[in-house]
Amino acid sequence: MTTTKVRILDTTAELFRRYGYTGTGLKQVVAEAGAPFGSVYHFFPGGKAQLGDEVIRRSGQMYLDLVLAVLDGATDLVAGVGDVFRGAAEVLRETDYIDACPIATVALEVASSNEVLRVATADVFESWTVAATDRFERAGIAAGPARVLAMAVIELLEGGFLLSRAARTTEALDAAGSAAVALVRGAVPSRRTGRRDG
Amino acid sequence: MTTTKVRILDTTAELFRRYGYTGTGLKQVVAEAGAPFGSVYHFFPGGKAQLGDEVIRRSGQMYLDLVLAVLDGATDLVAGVGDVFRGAAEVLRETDYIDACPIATVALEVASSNEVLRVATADVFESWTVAATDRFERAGIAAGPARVLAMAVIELLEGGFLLSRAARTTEALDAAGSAAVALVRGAVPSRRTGRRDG
DNA sequence: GTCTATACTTTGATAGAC
DNA sequence: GTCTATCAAAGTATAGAC
Repeated sequence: MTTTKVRILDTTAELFRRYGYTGTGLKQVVAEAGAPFGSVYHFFPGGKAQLGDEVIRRSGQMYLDLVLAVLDGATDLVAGVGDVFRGAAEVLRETDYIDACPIATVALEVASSNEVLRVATADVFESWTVAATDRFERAGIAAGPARVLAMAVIELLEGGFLLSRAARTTEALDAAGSAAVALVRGAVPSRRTGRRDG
Repeated sequence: MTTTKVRILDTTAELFRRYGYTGTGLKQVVAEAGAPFGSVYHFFPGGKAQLGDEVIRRSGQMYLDLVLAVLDGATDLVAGVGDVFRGAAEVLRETDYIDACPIATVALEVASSNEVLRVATADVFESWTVAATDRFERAGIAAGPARVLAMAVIELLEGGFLLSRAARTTEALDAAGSAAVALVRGAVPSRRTGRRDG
């Protein structure tokens, strides 16, 4: 059974992906969630800002879990990175170019206008960076380069989402994927020699 | 002398960067531009959508000119790409993390809600891709790989802007720059042998 | 706790004086 | 062409009945 609060959170997350933070109205949220208007302020006394904060952190965690499941399900790291980008492109196509990064639109909107929400998006991106860095280190990449590589891969995914949603083609996401795979392949030490680029 | 129309365009472009499309009000535009409210509909009979369309295309062209000037001012392509990312990071820092990509926020906001503006952003990204592809081809990279590389570099820049604005640190943009330089260096044929990775 | 009605502000847009 | 007054609709938020 889904509670009213969860329904509001899920609906808001979906509307944020489509229309962003300022583009999503609370009246629209309760209408699509099938909840009375007062429920928003009952569950989120801080109003839209509190709802936004919870949605950002929740969506960020859920997306991280999803990506890590794909990554860890592959035979090796390089294949896993390729799977992530291929999967992202497939979802994007199937959802009419809506389901991309759950927080990117909001992150850009609030970066220079709402400090609380900016910190929420920064925390999410940092959690993604830390998780990816951990996977790269486990594959034998040194800590420093692993973090740089983690950021680059996340940035390629985000940039790929941006260009692909604008063009309504997955070409850009495919290009991002091949670049990400090339970067990771070049950083992972060879199984035989223990050196890079074996 | 700046005309009222140009003042409205410039002001709107700046507000778009900070607050996005839905977050920017027309009343706010005329207030900051020092123009009467009616001027908006005098110069842009199509209202906010027409103003947005012109701002997106104009900002996209101006940013392309800026980046190409940096790129073409370097001794070689690899150095030029590094300069672009370093320059972007410097501007971002100096403008309190506001002046990043002039259209990314708007592009994500309108991707699933306004078809006219989505096409405008897609046209801008395509013009950037074509221009970068041209520079990469001139450096000796084959057409196909050059376009993939062009997209990857643009995506790294966009992703770097996103993460850096959220974190208010240029670490992510620096990481994007080093990844972009690595990708381009690996694709440009060596001057001596004519082969890659010389 | 659930739900409705409403207050107040701001939005994009228009009409019309000058 | 410039500028002001105003409209209808949508925004967030609150008060209060049940």
